[in-house]
Amino acid sequence: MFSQTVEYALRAIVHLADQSPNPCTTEQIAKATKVPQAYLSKVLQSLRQSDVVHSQRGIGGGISLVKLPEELNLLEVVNAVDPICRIKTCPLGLKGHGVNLCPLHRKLDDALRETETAFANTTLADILSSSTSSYPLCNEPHERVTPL
Amino acid sequence: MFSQTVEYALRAIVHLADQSPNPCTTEQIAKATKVPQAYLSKVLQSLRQSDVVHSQRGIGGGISLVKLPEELNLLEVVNAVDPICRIKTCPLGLKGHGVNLCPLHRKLDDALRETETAFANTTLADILSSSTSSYPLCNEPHERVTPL
DNA sequence: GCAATAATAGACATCAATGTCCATTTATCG
DNA sequence: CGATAAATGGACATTGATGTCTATTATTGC
Repeated sequence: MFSQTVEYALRAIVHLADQSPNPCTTEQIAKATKVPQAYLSKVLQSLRQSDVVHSQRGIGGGISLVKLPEELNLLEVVNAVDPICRIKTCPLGLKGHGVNLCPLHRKLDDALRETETAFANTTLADILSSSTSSYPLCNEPHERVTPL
Repeated sequence: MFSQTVEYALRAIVHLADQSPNPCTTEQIAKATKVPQAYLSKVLQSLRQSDVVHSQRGIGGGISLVKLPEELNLLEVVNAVDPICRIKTCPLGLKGHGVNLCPLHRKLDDALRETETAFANTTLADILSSSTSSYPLCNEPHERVTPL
C-alpha cells in the first residue's frame, strides 16, 4: 500500500540517520539500501527540496540529514516524497457532505489518520534504538560504514 | 494512499449493500457512485471472481451481494481488488532478518496491520447504519433506487 | 588551473493503473 | 423464435510511477 518511492526514501533516511551526522554519497546509500542509484538520486532530490536532507557537491560531499535523528519523524519523510493525502471533502463531490464525510469516507480517512499519527510519533532515533534482533538494513548487529 | 480501484469497489459495494438484497445493473451502480461505467465493470469482475458479488445476465439481472451486509466487511472488499500486502519478510532480502523484520519494516507492517484490522472490524451494515449527517453516497438522508 | 569527485538536470524507456470501446454471450420476455 | 437487456472478454489508449542514461555544474585537492 506504500509506494516503492516511500520505501526507498525511508531506507535512505534510516541509513543517513545511522551515519548521522556524517554525509553519505548517493552511491553509498544505494549500495547500503539496495535501491537503484539513478532512481535514488531522484528520491533524494525530493527530500532535499522538502528540506529533509542537505546536499553538498564535490569531493567529501554527499547527502546528510538536516535535523537530528531525534527530531525527524517518519511522517516528514513520507510526506516529502508521497504525501499521505487525507480525505477532506466528499470524493463524489456531493454538496451536502463537504466537511461531514459519509460513513464510508469517514472510515477511510480514519485509517489514514491512524497511519499519519503512527508515523508522526516515530522518530528516526526510535527506529535506530528499537531493540529487536534485526538492525535496520543490516545483517550484522551494527555495521558503521564511516567512522565518527 | 488507497488506490482508485479500492475507492470505486467500496463505493459500488456500499451501494449494493444499500439496495441489498436487490440486484443493481452496472449502469445503475455507475450512476449512483459516479464511477466510469466501463471501468466499473472491470472492478465488479474482480469482486465476482473473489465471490464478493454475484452476477446475473439478461433482463432483470445485475449484480448483487453474496453475503448480507452484516456479514461482509471492508477488508474482504479491499482484498478482492487491491490486497493489503503485509510485510512478511525483509524487503531487502537480508538473510538474518527473515521473520524478524528490522524496526523500520516492523513499523511499516504495524501500520498495515492497523489498517487491516480496522477494515476487518467494519461491516457494510456498520457503514449503512452509522449515524452521521451524511448518508453514504447520497445527498438526501436516504434515496432508495429500487423498491423492496 | 587541472583533475577528480559528486550532485543536478533532463531526456528517454518501461510497466502497471486507469480508462474506453466494441463484439460476444447469456438470459428474459413476448 | 425474435427482440431486448445485461454481463463478459479482449483489444486498445492514456497516464503516472518507476527506472535508466548522459551531459552539465559545483566542489575539493593538488
